[in-house]
Order: sequence, then C-alpha cells, then structure tokens
Amino acid sequence: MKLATWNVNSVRKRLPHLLAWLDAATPDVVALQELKCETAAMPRAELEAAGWHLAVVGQKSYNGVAVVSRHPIQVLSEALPGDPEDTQARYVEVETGGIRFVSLYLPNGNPAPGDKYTYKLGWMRRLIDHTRTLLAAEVPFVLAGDYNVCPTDDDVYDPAGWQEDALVRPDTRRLYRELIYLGLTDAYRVLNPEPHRYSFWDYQKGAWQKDHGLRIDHLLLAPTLADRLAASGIDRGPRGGEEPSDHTPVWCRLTQ
DNA sequence: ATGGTAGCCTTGCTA
Repeated sequence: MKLATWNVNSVRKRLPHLLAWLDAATPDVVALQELKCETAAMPRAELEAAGWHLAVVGQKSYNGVAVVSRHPIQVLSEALPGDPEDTQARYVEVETGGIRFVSLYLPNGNPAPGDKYTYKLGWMRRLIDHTRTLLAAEVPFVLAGDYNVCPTDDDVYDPAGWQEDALVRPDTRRLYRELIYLGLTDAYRVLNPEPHRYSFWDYQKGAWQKDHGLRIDHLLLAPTLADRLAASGIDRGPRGGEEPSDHTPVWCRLTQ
C-alpha cells in the first residue's frame, strides 16, 4: 500500500500535474493540501473519472485539504478537534483502505512572534492532544501533510539564515518533538538518513535550481504501521515540471 | 537594503 502527501498550491491550477502524477506514481491514498478553492469548486468529476474516491474540505482562496484514494472513503472529521472558533480548512480525517488517514495543513506561523505564530503553536498543541486520542483508540493511523516544520537543521538548506523563522524556531521544534515522541515514525527520515533532502523549494530567487529547499512535508506513522514500513522517498519529478507547485510529493510504502 | 515568484481575488494577503 503506497501512501503520499502533496501540497499542490491550487488544485485547479495543478489538476493536469495531479492526474499525471497519480497515473505514473500509482499511490493508493494521497493527502493534498492548499487546494485554494471551495469544496464545490474541487475538480471532482475529472478525478472520479480516473477512478479516485475523494474527501474534500475546501475554502475560498486559502488552505483546503483533501484525501484521494483508490478505495472508498468514510469521512470521520472535517476539522481538528479542540477549537470550535477555528474555521480554517486545514484538516480532514478519514477511514480508507483499512487505515485511518489524515490530510493536514499545519499553519505557517510567520511572522513570528505574533498572532499567526500563536495560532500555529495552539494548532500543534491540539494536534498532540488529538494524536493521544488516536493512540488510545489503538487504530492504525497516518498523519500526512504539510507540517510547516523542519524537524532539524538537516532539513534546512541554510539553518543560520532560517533560525528565526516560524518553520524552525525552538518552540515549533519542541512541539513537533512532543508529537513525534508520542511514538510516531517519520516515514521518510527513518529510511533516508542523508541530510538536506527537501520537499519544498520557494518560487523565488532560483531556489529550485540551487536546491535551496526545506523538508516540511511529512508522513507520520502510528506505532503499529511503523512495523509495516517497507520504503519511502521524495519524488522530485513534479517540482521540475512546467508551472509546478512549490512542493513535491513525499511517499511511503507499507507491506500488505 | 531590497526584492525576488506564485495564486487567490481582496490590485493586498498568504506563502
């Protein structure tokens, strides 16, 4: 079973890339982020015609997450629990292909410090709390998405230049470690120890050409699924295409 | 010291 996460930076703009990649990479379940459209504007017909099931939590202009699966999907939650006031479309939790699967878009948090950074840290705290609930329920789950967190300096092209940024600040990394230390496995890192392998390259300043990237897209596995991890990688192909997303897919394969 | 790019629509905001 092949799982993936990809921040597409507008699903309407990226639909040809998405369809081509789904066809070539043959994943079973994919988490998408930054749809940048309302649920009703999701290009549902095109994806369903290609044989995909969908769960979509959209929002006008910003955010928006989805799960695309070869298997039927049961939607379990369309928001991260813990704050009824939070209306940003950043979380969808489903059951598909025999696992619990989450597509999440963790807040960027810049500029930091500030209101946006406070929101980010609160969101991370809520994610930790909800993960405890998932662990207690003993369901096999995957938390897939754009975390907007570089776990260590090995995940940043220029650590010194980025140390004040919301993606690498100590409070960000502290909460990310707290999440991981609940018992989750970073599916990419555990099998790929080489430093400076990235999933995002800014559009500006020739970042892609210079490999000035960040590793911020992660597949975090529940303890029971970590035992089934067979392979993982970052597929740099889509980032090098025409009019690409600024992120590229991260994937893993589970036995069975 | 600044601006560089992309996508949305709000010709500014978010990233």
